[in-house]
Amino acid sequence: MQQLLLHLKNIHPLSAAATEAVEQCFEKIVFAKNAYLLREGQVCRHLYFIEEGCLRGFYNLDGKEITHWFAFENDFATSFHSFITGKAAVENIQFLETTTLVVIAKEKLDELFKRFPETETTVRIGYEKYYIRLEERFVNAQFKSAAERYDNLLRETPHILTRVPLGYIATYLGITQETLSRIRGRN
Amino acid sequence: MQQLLLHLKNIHPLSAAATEAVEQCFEKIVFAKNAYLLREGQVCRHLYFIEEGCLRGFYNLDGKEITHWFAFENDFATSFHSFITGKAAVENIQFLETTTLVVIAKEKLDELFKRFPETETTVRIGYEKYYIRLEERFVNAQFKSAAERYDNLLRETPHILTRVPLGYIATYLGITQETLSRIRGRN
DNA sequence: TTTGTTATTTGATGAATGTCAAAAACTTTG
DNA sequence: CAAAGTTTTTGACATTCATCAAATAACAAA
Repeated sequence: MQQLLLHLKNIHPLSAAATEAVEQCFEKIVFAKNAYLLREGQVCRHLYFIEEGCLRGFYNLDGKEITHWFAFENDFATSFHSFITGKAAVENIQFLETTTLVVIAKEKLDELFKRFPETETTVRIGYEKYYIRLEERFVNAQFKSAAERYDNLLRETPHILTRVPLGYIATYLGITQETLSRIRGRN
Repeated sequence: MQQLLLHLKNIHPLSAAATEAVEQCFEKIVFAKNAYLLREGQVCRHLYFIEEGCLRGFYNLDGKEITHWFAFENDFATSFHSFITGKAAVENIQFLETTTLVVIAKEKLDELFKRFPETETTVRIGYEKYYIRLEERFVNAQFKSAAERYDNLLRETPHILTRVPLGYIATYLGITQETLSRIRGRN
């Protein structure tokens, strides 16, 4: 829990009262490698913060699993569309390693926002960071070649490469495993 | 100004006091078609709300202009990365029609957040909507064919097609003008 | 170590899309 | 309306990347 609090305070100051409230709203959970945090069709009612481990979000596109995000230590994770709209998720969330997270239910989060506006500030700033990240990924996806996207991954988020099987990384980059292999060998 | 207030209240309730403060912080401006709201290299210190008209964000990639977003009536617009980080923008923002906007400076916005937490709630919820939109565009960009992306545009945002030259739409979809032309003719 | 299983690489081929050049259609202006 | 400019379409060809099939490599279990 200290890890979450530290992370939040890094984003925006948190009063003692708010800190305590946050602590009471989050709960610690541990999952095994390959377990599912969420399956498509379910509604995601929780927001997760990763203390240790990693996971991926993926969906099925004509029989193939398309991984579209990874999350690691000190990242937040959820099926965002489902979490916000309350609709069924189209994606699955699966653990790639044994993973420790802390979790808060949506209602608790909304309650926190009401009681402590500073927590909403923290989340607002958090959103800004995540939005900017997504913008970068979007521009990459739409306007860069497969090799450029790989080089970018290598430069910006090399930890992904060391902890995730190549097959997942390929779809994350929007290419096939074969193409990724060729790019890596540059042949 | 009524248009902005209505839009905000549609997102989240706004007290009379906050409404008045918002009204005092925003200012109305009008720009001519083809004028620039922002040029790359400048810092974008304002957030804009479009009352009437439309604009595009684009950047230069080896000599070509790549349009990566459009904004229309009741959309917010800014160079988000620059606005949030205070760094120089990599993009240009240009008007596609004579356009009426209302504008707020970043410091004023932050001040509003402090004085009226409800305004921050509004923005937080707004961010959620924009994030979800971007997620959809991202998945489209990375995992759908050119024709599918065009069909999607036709289905989801047909107004873009009626108000924007095809050349801009092509790069927005991440394809060349020629390919877009062929898709439209389906040959 | 052997065997089965999964992950990765390699090769041959084809489809989708880009590039460059030119033609045609449409717009604007005098 | 005609000329000039701009936007859109068409054609020929090149490139990137996907697909399918097979080979190899890495890993795990008996």
